[in-house]
Amino acid sequence: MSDLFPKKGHNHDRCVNTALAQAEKVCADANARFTDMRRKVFTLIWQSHKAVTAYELLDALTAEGMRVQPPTVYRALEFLSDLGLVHRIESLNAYFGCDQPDCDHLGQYFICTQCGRVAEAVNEDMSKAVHKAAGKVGFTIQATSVEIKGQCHDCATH
Amino acid sequence: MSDLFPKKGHNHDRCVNTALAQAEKVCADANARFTDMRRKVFTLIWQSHKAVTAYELLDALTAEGMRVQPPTVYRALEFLSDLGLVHRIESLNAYFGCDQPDCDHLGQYFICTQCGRVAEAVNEDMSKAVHKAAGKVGFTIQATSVEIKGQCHDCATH
DNA sequence: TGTTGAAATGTTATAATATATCATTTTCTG
DNA sequence: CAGAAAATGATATATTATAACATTTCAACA
Repeated sequence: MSDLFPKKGHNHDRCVNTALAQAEKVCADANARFTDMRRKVFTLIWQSHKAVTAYELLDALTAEGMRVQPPTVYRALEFLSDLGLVHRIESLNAYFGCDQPDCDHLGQYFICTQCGRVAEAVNEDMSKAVHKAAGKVGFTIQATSVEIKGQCHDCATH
Repeated sequence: MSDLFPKKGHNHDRCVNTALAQAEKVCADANARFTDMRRKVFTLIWQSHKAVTAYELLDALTAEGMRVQPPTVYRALEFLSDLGLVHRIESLNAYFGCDQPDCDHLGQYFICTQCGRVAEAVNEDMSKAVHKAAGKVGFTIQATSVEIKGQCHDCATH
């Protein structure tokens, strides 16, 4: 069985550093400014592989002594979402960090309801099936969201 | 091209009556009470093929002179959702009536961003692809939501 | 290098969505 | 009919999100 969710005890600093490096590059390529606030929010999101809500981020920022209001957080989230650096999980009203921001294939999000972690996977077969179904009924796709809730392998076996 | 969204000018009373008959049956089979309030909310949802929010329903009930509070609407929605009579569109915080409540295959929702209508379709290929991907990574699926936004054929061609 | 205009953030207020809790009413069952 | 269970009413509040305007930052360029 292939891995999808990171192993317990993995080197998470590496995840964060990779994500930051990718984000730098994506922003540079897009001529977009990766400001302190945006970097801060991005880093907070990457503190775990779980999806976090805007108000959890707000609380985290406040806990660090920053006087931040909701719009600030939502703006950072919008910026990061627009560049594909984070994704919103509609069914959770929460956000998590994308580990393959360059990839624009139709993805799916696996959400573990037990540990809260989210993993993203590209699924060509699913993508094809969705586009085929859309084609059949003359539907022009603008955006697709596939959210799969259940138990990750770690949680199911421990 | 097959139809998915109902034609303009279709006999909508027929949609409503069919849906009501199906709902009666589903409730009876589940030994669940299709009370006046639940029927009212269900009927309101079926006033169109669009997804409607809880507060739009609340406003509609109020407009008819009923003194209804949010919990009443949310309770009716929960009841109807649990029985599969309506579905929640996570990305819209809105609900629409299911026209095939008996079917428990993994479905997908096409959401027209122009006319607001929602159509549900069963997609075996997509379902297989999702389950296959889950199996590969040892993920146990509890629930799946596939929301596809774009333009329906009517809106794209008129 | 100082000016300026656009972008980003700060600030205040409020809108929109959702649920917890307890009281009352209705319905079912014995 | 009594009592229990289910449904709804009512009140309050939690959670999520955005509108609108003020201020600050920063990069481009005269």
